[in-house]
Amino acid sequence: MSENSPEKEVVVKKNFIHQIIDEEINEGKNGGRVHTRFPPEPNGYLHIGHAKSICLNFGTAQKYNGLTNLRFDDTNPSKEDTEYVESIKEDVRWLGFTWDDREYYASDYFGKLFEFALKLIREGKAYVDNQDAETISNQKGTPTRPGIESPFRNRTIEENIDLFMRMKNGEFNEGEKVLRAKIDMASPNMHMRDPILYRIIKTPHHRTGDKWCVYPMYDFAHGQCDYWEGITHSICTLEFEVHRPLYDWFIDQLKEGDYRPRQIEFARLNLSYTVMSKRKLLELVKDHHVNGWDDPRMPTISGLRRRGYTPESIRNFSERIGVTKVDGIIDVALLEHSIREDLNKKAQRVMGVLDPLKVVITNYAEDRIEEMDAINNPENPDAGTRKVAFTREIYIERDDFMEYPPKKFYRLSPGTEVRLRYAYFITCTDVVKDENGNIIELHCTYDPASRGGNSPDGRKVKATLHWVSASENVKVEVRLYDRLFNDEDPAGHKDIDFKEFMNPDSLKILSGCYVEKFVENAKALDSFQFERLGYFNIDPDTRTGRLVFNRTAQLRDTWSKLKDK
RNA sequence: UGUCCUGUGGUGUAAUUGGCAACACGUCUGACUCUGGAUCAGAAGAGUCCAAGUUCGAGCCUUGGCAGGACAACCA
Repeated sequence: MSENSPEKEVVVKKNFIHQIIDEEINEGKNGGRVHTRFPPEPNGYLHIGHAKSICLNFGTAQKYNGLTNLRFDDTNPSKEDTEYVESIKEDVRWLGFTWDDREYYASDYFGKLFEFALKLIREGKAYVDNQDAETISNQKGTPTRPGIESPFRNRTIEENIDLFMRMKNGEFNEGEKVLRAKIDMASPNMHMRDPILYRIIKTPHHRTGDKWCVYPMYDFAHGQCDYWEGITHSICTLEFEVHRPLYDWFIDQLKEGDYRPRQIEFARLNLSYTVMSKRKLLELVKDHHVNGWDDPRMPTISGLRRRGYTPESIRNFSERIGVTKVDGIIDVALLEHSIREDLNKKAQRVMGVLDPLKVVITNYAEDRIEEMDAINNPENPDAGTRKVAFTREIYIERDDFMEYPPKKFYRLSPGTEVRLRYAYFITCTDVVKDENGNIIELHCTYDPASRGGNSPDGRKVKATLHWVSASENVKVEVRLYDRLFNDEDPAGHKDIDFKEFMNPDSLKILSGCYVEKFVENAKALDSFQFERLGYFNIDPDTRTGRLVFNRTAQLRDTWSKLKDK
């Protein structure tokens, strides 16, 4: 942002991680270097919670003139795929961050990790266990009861090396043998009770193919990768807090100089009226409750992008919510505020009618077409003006008219005068109904002297309505989105499935909407403000001759609040 | 009957490291306006989980409680 920019910067408050870093820099730890990493597993699409982590990791490095690596945590071939690698890279880039050539994969380190495991075996700190998963699990004890040692715990080093090599060579089946660290089966921390280091998986890996059939566990890979990459701050979410002693144990076995990476945990993002776990999002996709990972109702980055959210709005949002160790739920209203704030500054204004009601201006010539001047963006004078065609027959929004208006309604009703934005004052003279009493059209008269929207006699009107010419327009489809769930915390109910709270009206498709011709050549993802309604962008589903708009967010609407009282 | 983490307005974060609770969103007024938008001005809303203690003074320190969360995958 340039120095002379009048725009408000979101105030960056110092979070607890930055405080830790400041202290470390004072102590001269790691030479004052800051190097972070964003480490997704390529087994699904990124969501707004990941965006928080991305902004934290890349943002922290930027703040301290450090670097951030992109590292794929691909230690489990049975869950991962290159499709996800590509979508993750696209999303991180779209958010505005770059990792230059520092794109790493845990699988890059399979060789070094194997050597490290061998070293632990030689030092008597790891052993091969023949027992099956259930037996090992039973021996592990419970959080309140210590575990018992495996009968294979004290094999000789030679035997362990031999067995581990044979595991690697594919001589055993999945589940037959694992490599475990020899730490402490009585530790109060479950993760220190001889954790599994390697397991046998015979599914081909998306990068290394069938070169390997033994794969390191997360705990045995993550910290070591951090170490080898020179990461100084390994920022992860709260559930890894209890893994930290193990993270440090491995680093102790590996460490040679003074440098050491530090794991710091923060609270993951929870948003009201949505779910955030990959498992639940996957369920919504698989069971067709939504139309894919990039459904505009999804909290995925691809969904938000398609919905019309901008990278800036998501970055501002991430900054605003802060970083702490307190588990909470952020109000989606804050996310919505972030996108409105951004689009208000940037979006091209346009008039569009979603629920059209025809208005005939009886004293306006039939063949006449006038080009009215309209402002493209009142927040940005440089955006200039455009022409909007005005004709005898136009459409207005159906709920901008009421035959019997309540007290505070000051839009159109029989006998009242309103302004058509950028056009004329009109007065309603007749309400035309069908045989069932439904209003099918309105007859109005216009005041020719009010051209442009002001009357020379200084007469005031209380309302300004948006409108679209009935002949000079583009007919479009508009998709209205609402929250996916009606409950603030759909996943927070013990005995009720989160899907019970799904909002049946989260998607409404309107096919008979009219927008001024200006949008005719808009491209996918272009954003507009439909005046008085909200922000809408072009959905990628759009094909030539058939524009499809997504509603990104509604404008704040004082009338709808009054109406409900 | 364990270990670790966390408790500040409705929500999310702050509080110069002990000096009398601030900011944002939301809510409610009012002004202005050719968007009932934006903008501007203002208001309400917490006495910081509880209790005791140290201190002239505690959201920050001490002790003891209470509440919530994480941990028992050959997932990450």
